[in-house]
Amino acid sequence: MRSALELGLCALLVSLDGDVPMFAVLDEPGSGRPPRLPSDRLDIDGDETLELAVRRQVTAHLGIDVGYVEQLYTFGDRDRDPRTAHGWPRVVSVAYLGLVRGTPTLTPGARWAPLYSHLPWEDAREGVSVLAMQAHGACAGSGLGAGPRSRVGADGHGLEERAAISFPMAPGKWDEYRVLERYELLYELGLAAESGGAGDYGPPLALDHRRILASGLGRLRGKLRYRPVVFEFLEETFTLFQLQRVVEAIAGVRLHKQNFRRLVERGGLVEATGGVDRSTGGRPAACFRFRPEVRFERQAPGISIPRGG
Amino acid sequence: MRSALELGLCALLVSLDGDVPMFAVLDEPGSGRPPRLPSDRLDIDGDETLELAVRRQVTAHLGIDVGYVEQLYTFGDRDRDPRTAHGWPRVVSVAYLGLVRGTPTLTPGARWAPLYSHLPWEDAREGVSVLAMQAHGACAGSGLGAGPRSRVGADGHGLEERAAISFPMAPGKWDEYRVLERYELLYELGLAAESGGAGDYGPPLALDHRRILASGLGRLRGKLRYRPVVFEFLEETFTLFQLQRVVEAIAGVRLHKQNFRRLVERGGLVEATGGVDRSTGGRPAACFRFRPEVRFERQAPGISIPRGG
DNA sequence: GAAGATGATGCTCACATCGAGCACAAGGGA
DNA sequence: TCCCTTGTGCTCGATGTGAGCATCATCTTC
Repeated sequence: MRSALELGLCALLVSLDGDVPMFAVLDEPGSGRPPRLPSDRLDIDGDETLELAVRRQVTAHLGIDVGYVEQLYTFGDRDRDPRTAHGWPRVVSVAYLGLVRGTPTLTPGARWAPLYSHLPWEDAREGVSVLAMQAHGACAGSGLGAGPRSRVGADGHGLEERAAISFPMAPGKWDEYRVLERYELLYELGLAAESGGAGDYGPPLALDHRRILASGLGRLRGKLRYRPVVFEFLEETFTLFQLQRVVEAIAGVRLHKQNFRRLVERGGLVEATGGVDRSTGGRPAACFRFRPEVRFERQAPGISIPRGG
Repeated sequence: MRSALELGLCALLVSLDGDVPMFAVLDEPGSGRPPRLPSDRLDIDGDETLELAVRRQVTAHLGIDVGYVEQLYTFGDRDRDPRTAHGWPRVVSVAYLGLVRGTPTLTPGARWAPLYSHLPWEDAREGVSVLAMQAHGACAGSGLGAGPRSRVGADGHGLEERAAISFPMAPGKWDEYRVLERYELLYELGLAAESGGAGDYGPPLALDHRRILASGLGRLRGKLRYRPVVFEFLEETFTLFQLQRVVEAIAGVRLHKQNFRRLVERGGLVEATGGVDRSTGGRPAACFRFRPEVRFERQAPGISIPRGG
């Protein structure tokens, strides 16, 4: 019997509800299965490009159009779908990241889920989470350290050493970009629900979709630095503090208000509209809009992240 | 008739011959076709993961083993292989980047080709090349500027504006990371041989393989910053100037010797072996070796690139 | 053996960037 | 009015970066 191959496309759509990052999932009520990312097969004849295929599928599955889209990663492990071992075709999936403004209503069966509920250790806005501390400890205490019994990761590091980088104990050492590394470490340690973990490291998603979620969050955080992606989440005009809240939500880190302000203004990313927003509580805030021209003036028109609250 | 799908894997193997970056190509002598990157189908039953599939293929096609491997991008446009329009299966290719130390002998039919011969404008070690200047000029003079007739890229920019970022005229503004952007700009302008160009912008490769080459070079340059990938190209021990030559070769830019030295030593990336190399001509150079432990000490154990010669 | 060439190495200086904090401005509510 | 809240401007020191001068240790040449 000749095995079959299928090319899947998988969409991670991220949006923002206030300062809560969300992503679109599909439920299968009553099945007891975890939620999954919207995904479907490539239409070999119809879909001109992979990106267009994703856009088509998003419209079909969720009933919305998506603006910014970029390719994330292609997942093709033979055992990524357990059914493949039982005669199902092997599914290679190309994952895409898309950004959506606001949280528009989705087709029934689909909903926006809070992103950090599935990656709870990634939200370090109120300080590096207890979970992250536990993860560090679980590593060191797992007896899987640098000794001869230790399992060794792709880089040839012991788990304990990898934990020291991924889940640093020293305050201020938290690296918000190592999202995928952290998830994979938890997975290998058997702490993630997908790998048999009973600990409270967040509810699982179907198949390897939580890995895709981690990839996407890492990519998005990295992208902040050198592309003006934040504005995909914001309205036409906004206050600098709203902008800051969005960056903080994505980066999962608190920022220093005055420095953030300095950075954004110096970079020429935004220009004042002249209007003010009185709904802030204290002194009215000046309104700004994004300046598309920055892209021709600066090499990295993103928001490099000034640490500290 | 139901159309068929094929999953291809494509390997971009980069190595270094002295200070000349090379990559592995396969020739089809007598066919008149341009050289191509080693690529092959996924073995649906045999290949456990995509990465292992690439390793298997590299061994089969080139007769060598490869150390560092990472996924680059997945190419799936319907028209990427012109044969698809004539009944051939649609081929979606996952491209991988691999790094090889030295230039080991390859299987007959394969050879190492100088990377910059196919992307000549990317080697700015002797100053930003005349080609890059021409490219800038070709854009501005193409009548495809910001006017109503202008074609518009993915970001919504006119070609002229994109040229200003990709091929900057101001000295010191050259951004060595925008490799892919530059190639795509030349492609869209019809200057690349693949898009009908007669200008001397380097010989083409098969299909979209030059795009893959550009992706890979861009990724490699980016990776230098935050991962110690340079050492994949170096012997066990080396002098700091040899290290610098390797970084320069990849980045395509000349560096300031003393600052490079300061950076590498301060970063703790290397440690002195105590030995010296007398073959340099002048004062003997101290020999160094890579310190694998940096990965646990520094967040970004790479070589950020200090400009200027 | 001395002079000069060549490349390695150490150091300084000006300047930009960044983290952190003080102080004040401009509004609202008690 | 006082006080609380948020926005905004500015300063200061620590650190990083681009650029250049000076010296050192070897080889080559005269």
